Amino acid sequence: MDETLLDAVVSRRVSVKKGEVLTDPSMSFEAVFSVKSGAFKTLQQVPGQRTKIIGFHFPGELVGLEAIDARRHHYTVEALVNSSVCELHMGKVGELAERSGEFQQEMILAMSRRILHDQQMQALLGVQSAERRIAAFLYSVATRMNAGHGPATEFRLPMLREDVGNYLGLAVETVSRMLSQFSQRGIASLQGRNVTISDLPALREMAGHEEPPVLTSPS
Amino acid sequence: MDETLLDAVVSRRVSVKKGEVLTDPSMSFEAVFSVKSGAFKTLQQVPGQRTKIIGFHFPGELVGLEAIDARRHHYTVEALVNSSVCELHMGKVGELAERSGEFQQEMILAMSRRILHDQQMQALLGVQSAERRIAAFLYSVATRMNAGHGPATEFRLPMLREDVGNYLGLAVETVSRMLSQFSQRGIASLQGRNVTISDLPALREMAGHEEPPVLTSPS
DNA sequence: CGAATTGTTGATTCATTTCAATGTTTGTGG
DNA sequence: CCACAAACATTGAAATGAATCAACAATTCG
Repeated sequence: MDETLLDAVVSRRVSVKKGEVLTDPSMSFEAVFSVKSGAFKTLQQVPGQRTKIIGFHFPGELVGLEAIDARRHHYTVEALVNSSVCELHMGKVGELAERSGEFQQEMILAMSRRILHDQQMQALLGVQSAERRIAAFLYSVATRMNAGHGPATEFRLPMLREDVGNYLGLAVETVSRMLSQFSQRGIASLQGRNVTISDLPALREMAGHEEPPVLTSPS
Repeated sequence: MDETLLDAVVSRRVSVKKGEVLTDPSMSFEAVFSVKSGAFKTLQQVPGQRTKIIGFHFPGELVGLEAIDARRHHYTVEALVNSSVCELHMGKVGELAERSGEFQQEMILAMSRRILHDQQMQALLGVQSAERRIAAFLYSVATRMNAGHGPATEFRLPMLREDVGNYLGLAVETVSRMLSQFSQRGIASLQGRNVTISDLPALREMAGHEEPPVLTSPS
């Protein structure tokens, strides 16, 4: 879905081990990355302040789009598990205009999708209750882990509880308690980082999503 | 800043009165809008749920970028005060590739800036304390109202307290109390919607921003 | 296997929401 | 331009949800 014409400018596939950094503000900006496998987190590191997680990235998603304009990376992007990415070289300043129209169009469409996605995440973060924030987060991860095939019902959370709390603006303990509660209520069982979503409609409901159209075969 | 080559495809200037709707999901997608004056809010309206505000837009900012990919509007955008916008026609499906390289490049750069901005907003929303969320919000509005000239110290808030609370995931009363507190502490006086920021460094500090480089003239 | 990291749970404190009442602004028509 | 009503904003008191502090359990990784 994110992999049409953009693949034409892909130079090489790079593997990034858990804990390794893909970009940080001290690195020169050369390329945008397309996640092929694994998962990443984006961190905002301000000296003298607690590091803030501002996003997670799954296969099919592009990382570093915010760096194109200023041609410098604003954030640190770190692999949560062993992962791989492809580089999309952006060339020198001004060279963008010389790329093929198709390439640029693909880029614009991908960025439009990303802006939609970011706005949805803002909707998620701007919600009052911890329960809803966590439900929406779980639902979002379930969906994104499963590139395009609807929400996965069984998967492994690539990030720590602490990361989830940091991202959502909640204490780790709150995340833990809510997840336990989801287990007890039969919505999703969590054993360590292994997630099994047992009541997807309930989770979706809590997350505040509309029911997806019911695909009933005509009688 | 957002007004270089993009202005070439601007067709007409439209004025939108307070409370009027610029886009909503039932309208066909034709164009992206560049805010020229005034202010807007973006709403996510899900039937049977409280309307969620997911963003505000000020002069120089582009509205509707998330609609380019699916070629449909996902949100309702409403004017908070009497405003004006310019339309940037996006043409038919696929026509994007035929636009000039410069146009497309401008578009990509503008979208990159927007993605950076949205990520900063996510950092804002993913913060624990109400105080910090409101401080960061105020600082953001002060900056964006004053297109490019640094944060304004005197301006009129275009949105309701309720809108602020809705956006930040806080009760209206909390917003009100915090703002009163900022007044008492001599950080910013608020009389109705009129804001005067009296201690900008303190506000920036609370908002969790780094000090901007001090511009001392060489001695 | 064992140490270190990560995760859970309980008790308490504190911040924020909620409910309720009152004050203030804004916009309208006389 | 003033008076008025409606919309919006503030404040207080009580209830609640989430943070913090602290101890312990489970998982991960070398």
